[in-house]
Amino acid sequence: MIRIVIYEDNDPLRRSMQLLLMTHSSYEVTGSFGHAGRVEEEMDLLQPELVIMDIDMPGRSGMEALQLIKQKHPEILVVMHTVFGEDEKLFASLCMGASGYILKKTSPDKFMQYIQEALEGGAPFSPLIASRVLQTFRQQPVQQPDFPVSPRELQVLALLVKGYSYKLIAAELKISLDTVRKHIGQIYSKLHVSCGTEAVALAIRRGMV
Amino acid sequence: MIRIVIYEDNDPLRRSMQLLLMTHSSYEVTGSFGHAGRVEEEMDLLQPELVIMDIDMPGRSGMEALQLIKQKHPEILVVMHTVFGEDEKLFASLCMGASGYILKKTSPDKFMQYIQEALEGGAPFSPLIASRVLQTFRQQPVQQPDFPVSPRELQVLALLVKGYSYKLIAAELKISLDTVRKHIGQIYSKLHVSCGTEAVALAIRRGMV
DNA sequence: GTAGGTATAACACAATCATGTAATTGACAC
DNA sequence: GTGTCAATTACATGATTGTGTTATACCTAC
Repeated sequence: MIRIVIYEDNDPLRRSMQLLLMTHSSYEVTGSFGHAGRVEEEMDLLQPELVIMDIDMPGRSGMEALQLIKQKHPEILVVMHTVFGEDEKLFASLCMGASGYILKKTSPDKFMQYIQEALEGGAPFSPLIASRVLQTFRQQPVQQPDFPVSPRELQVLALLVKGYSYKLIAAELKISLDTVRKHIGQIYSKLHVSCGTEAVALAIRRGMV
Repeated sequence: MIRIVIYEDNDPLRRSMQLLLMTHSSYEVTGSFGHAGRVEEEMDLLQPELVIMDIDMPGRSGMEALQLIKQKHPEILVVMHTVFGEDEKLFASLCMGASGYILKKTSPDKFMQYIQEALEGGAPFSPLIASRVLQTFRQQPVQQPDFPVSPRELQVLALLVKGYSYKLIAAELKISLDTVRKHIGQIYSKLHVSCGTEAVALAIRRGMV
């Protein structure tokens, strides 16, 4: 019997998944939880082969839980389960060792197929997720801001993302503090933001840096 | 009708694929060739929605053909078809814009399913291929913060990422400005950063928000 | 019940940031 | 050669942020 544990805060959905998995004669759902607050103990105790992990849960997120599981039990397969794929969470999950990424809208038979594939050492993705992953291999044209930031501004932005203060940026680029201020002001207006944190968030999300 | 063209130098295999695809009422195999020597003219003439491309063919390889197709007709979906995925060819194909990568040992029903997925904008991989792709994401393991941020802190962090000022965060969460300061100070020390931009960059890159 | 973590709040101070205005230089285009 | 734009610098001012210290209340675990 293959031991499977489910984390999913939506009760009805969790039960349906459990029932679905139990239709397979070699699957055994040895635990299913609405939150990941005790994921470490639960892994130690239940020792599953595979975990189905919802990403968005109250309290500890599926991302954190994934990290904790992989740290202590790298052999446990973790398949992420989510409504839709936000890029950062997707790629962060993959980096953290998720074995697959299944969208919740996936049909029951494909769901079962994906679980099977994961257990066979494959890496099941919902096709839309796979497509997103593919894009990173292409030199995807990044959506540009309304007014393009100049090369120099991009340099400044990159340092800002690294957490440099204006003073440090000025030193790094060998320009005056006032020039740094000027550049950053320009960047804000071009990106339509009004503070550093917002600019940094946008820059990372658009893959500008 | 969806026009499909096949490139495959193994004659029996090519015919079986053609027969298989023709079992689907909306697929039309408008061409099938044993080599890719005239792929450009054939694309211009046949204007398929999707091409199934064997990688190893005598004369012009499937890789070259893929490149030629994507240069002139980027809208044509190309699914690579091969015996086993050599890493270089796999990643080169993905970079060149292949829409999927199917192993030849794939069963007929999964083959048809993959074609369907590709046509729907997904990116079908044989699970073993997907697993290989995954590994490239696992180069640098993401480490979690030494001390986990509390749920409340995560809330604050999320607002910070959205570019909220301390004042706005306080209003949003209905707490005092000083409490916001306190939370953010805690976040900084837990994430080992020392300013908002750095914290935001880290949070996004680690998929915390 | 005591310890530890979380959430709350206040006060104070220094550093940093955001935003004006104004001006100079060099590169490139028409 | 004139205009536009990027990059540079300066000065000024008010708002925001980062960091101390201190304190209360609540919950959980042992």
